[in-house]
Amino acid sequence: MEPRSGCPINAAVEVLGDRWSLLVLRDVIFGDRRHFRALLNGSIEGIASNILADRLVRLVEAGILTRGTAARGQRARYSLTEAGIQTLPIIYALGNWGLDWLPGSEELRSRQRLMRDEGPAFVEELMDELRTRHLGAPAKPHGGPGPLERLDAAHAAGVQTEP
Amino acid sequence: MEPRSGCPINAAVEVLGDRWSLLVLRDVIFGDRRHFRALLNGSIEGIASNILADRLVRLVEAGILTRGTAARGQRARYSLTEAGIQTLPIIYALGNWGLDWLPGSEELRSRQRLMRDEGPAFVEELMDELRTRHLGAPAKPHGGPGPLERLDAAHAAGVQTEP
DNA sequence: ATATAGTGGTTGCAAATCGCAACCACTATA
DNA sequence: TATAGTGGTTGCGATTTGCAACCACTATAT
Repeated sequence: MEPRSGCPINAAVEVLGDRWSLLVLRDVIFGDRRHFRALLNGSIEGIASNILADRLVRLVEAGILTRGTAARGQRARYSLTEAGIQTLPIIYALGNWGLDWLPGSEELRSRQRLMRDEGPAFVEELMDELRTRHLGAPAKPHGGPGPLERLDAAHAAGVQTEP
Repeated sequence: MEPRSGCPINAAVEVLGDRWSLLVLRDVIFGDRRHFRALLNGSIEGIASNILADRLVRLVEAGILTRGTAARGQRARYSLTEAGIQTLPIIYALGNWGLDWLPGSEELRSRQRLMRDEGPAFVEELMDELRTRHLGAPAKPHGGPGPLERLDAAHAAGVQTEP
């Protein structure tokens, strides 16, 4: 498909601007869901299997995911590319906006609030962790739990960050 | 409509996740298009009038725009709310990603590049300018041209920022 | 007063997309 | 040999998209 215009905002909207693509990426990034069934059954919004299949094809075509077929069995494993990892600031901005201006469940809002409270460095830190998980980059040395682990801990505990 | 989940990312996607809403906002923000015809005729992607009408209704319902009817004549003037102004970081993140990972025309890419090169403070500065234009907030004192003026100048000249 | 251009849209309709439900081939395990 | 799990596909009705034409009103020019 040829783009409707040469504007980079439009180009991004043509790839990511629908009701499911960014949610699939959210689940890959924050939920570490790498397989079809994990994305299908784990989707709190209840994505349909044909829609998920279509979005996975599109995201691979767009260079956001890669589809690695494991040797034995037909289990397809999806991984983020660098382009996919760099959608995180978009998802972060969307989440912050939703947190400020739209209703939601406190349980799910806490994760976004923690992420914001950790400051912009957290996004970079999480992107680095995704690079080691999805691209096989060497893990950066750091003490204590990684960013995803901290998010999960906050979510599990329903923690609100103290001022 | 009830949301599909309580996740703030999903909530934002439900409001902004389609192929036109963010482009309308882009034209309001960067093109200062405040009227129906200006948005319709100025759209480089060629939005249809019924789609534009629908999106304007939805954006008003979502609290992103307000529809002010001028006294004489029926010219409807659309203004950003604070929630609308705060979609700028989303659009900024999308544009940066499109700039890095998708093709586009050099002419339209220059604007996004300038915006990024000015650093994160530029987004805040532009949001302040939008507050004076759309919300009637008092203008902040500053020497030299405002952010929108600088963007337009860069666009007109096809300028690339020097290192 | 009458015509012309511009405003903010609405209406019809065909094509594409969405999304529910059922189904399928294959693999791994019991 | 059955059962569960994998990664999907197929059918099909409902919804959304988007092109084109049209409409009522206002402002301006003749």
